[in-house]
Amino acid sequence: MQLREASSTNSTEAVTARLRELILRGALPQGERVTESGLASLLQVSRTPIRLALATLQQEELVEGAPNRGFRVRRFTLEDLREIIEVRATLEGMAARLAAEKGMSQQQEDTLVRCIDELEELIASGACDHATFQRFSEINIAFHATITEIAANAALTRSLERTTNLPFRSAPMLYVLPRDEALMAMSESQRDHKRLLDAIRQCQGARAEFLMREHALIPLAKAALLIEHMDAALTIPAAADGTF
Amino acid sequence: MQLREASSTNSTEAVTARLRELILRGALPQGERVTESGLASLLQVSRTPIRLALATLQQEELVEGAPNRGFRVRRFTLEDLREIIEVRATLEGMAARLAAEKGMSQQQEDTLVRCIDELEELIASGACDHATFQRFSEINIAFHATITEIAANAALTRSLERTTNLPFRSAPMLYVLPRDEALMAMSESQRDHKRLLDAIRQCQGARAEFLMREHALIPLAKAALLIEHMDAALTIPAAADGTF
DNA sequence: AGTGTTTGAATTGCATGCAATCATATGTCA
DNA sequence: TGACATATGATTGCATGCAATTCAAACACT
Repeated sequence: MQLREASSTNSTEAVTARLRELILRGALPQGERVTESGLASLLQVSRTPIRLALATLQQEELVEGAPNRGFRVRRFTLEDLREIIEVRATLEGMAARLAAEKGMSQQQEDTLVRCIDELEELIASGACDHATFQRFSEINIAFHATITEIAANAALTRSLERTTNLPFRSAPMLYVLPRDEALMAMSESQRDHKRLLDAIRQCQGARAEFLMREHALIPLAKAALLIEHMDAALTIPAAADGTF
Repeated sequence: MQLREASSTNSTEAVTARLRELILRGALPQGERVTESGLASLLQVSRTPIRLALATLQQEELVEGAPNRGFRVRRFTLEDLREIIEVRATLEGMAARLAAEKGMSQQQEDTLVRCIDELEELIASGACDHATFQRFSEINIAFHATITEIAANAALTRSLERTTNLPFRSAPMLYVLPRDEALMAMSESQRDHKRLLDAIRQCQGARAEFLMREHALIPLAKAALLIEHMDAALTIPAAADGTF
């Protein structure tokens, strides 16, 4: 899912996307100090596009910077994740409510149904490997994106996009769980999806809202595991603690 | 209310704040094309800080830019305002709920009470002039900021800040109303404030949430008036607004 | 030894030059 | 006369140089 419009030949956009990926995938350890010249030589461009990109990522809160003192990769605490997930749940709930209130086109309904069917197959297959989780995540994202589309509120869509860029989102949640719990999580998730579709079909705004809120809070319970997982991935001693 | 941390001697920050002000105050007409060199000579700096500032304002959606084709001041339609206000209402509702659920310190409660008392005086005075509206707006903002503080969710605070930067927010709403309607609006607003405080005191999360949601939707009814007012204001050739 | 000061390397912040891109106006041909 | 191609001017995008600031280590001093 592209966040911005079509990727131009533009170097700044490319650098921004590249850096975002590096951070989100954990290639740049949290808390790591990044210098303009360092990134410039890493990505083979001059400091100018780097500078622009860092300003953008600062707005996205993926890096934090102090004036005259450069930037460092943001460190997400457990509390940060909790807060972001809560905001996200509220916004997703709003999307579900709007979707129920405004109603959906036949095509949109078909899309939701298709997502649910495909998830159903996936779960029924009993598979529990990397590819399955990946696929689950993709369909899940598509389902939510469709509801957001039905909600038809551009400001809401933007706000949601802004709370989306977390390191290790969604799919990785499943990796850190034992097999049976992963299967259980997918089943519960799927049950929510069905209820959501039902609520939206019947224009039950409040029900849709609170179903979605709860649904979007699922990651909350596993946030601690995620943090551990992240820290484990960051075995490299991120230059001691805070410094600033 | 400062959006960023303390203003440094930094030129880019200054330019960003300056441009933001120009746009929010309507000195730069909506839809106006802005060139880097134009702004550079206007603000007496080189293109570099302008460039950074525009990138920031683009993230804030105050300007929109196409690659290789520069930027223009964003044009807010009635629909845009409606959508933003709805998102804002949802987020403010969340803040109120969290505030009720988490509870407030004595000092925070005192602040809320003081806001309410001061608003009460203001309304009782029956005054209906520029200064009154200004003061009303200030106290109102303080009231909401305090609730957001009580909610104690940094991600939520950030999301709210991001939906705050609208041209002509809050206070100007009152200017465009006839005297009796303005007084009525302030009274209704005040009644909501009292109920909100009561709900938060009693830890009634759901009640607080929906009271706040409705409360934050008040501007919705007047959005059309706002748009008219904005368009009217833009017939004046901008430079008149003091500044330069 | 501990604290305050100074000096220097590293880095950011800003200005400017140049190439690439886009918009507009001009010219050519059917 | 109209449509297409071309050329020119303006503007953006990027690279680089230089001044200003910061951080850290060495030094002097109490």
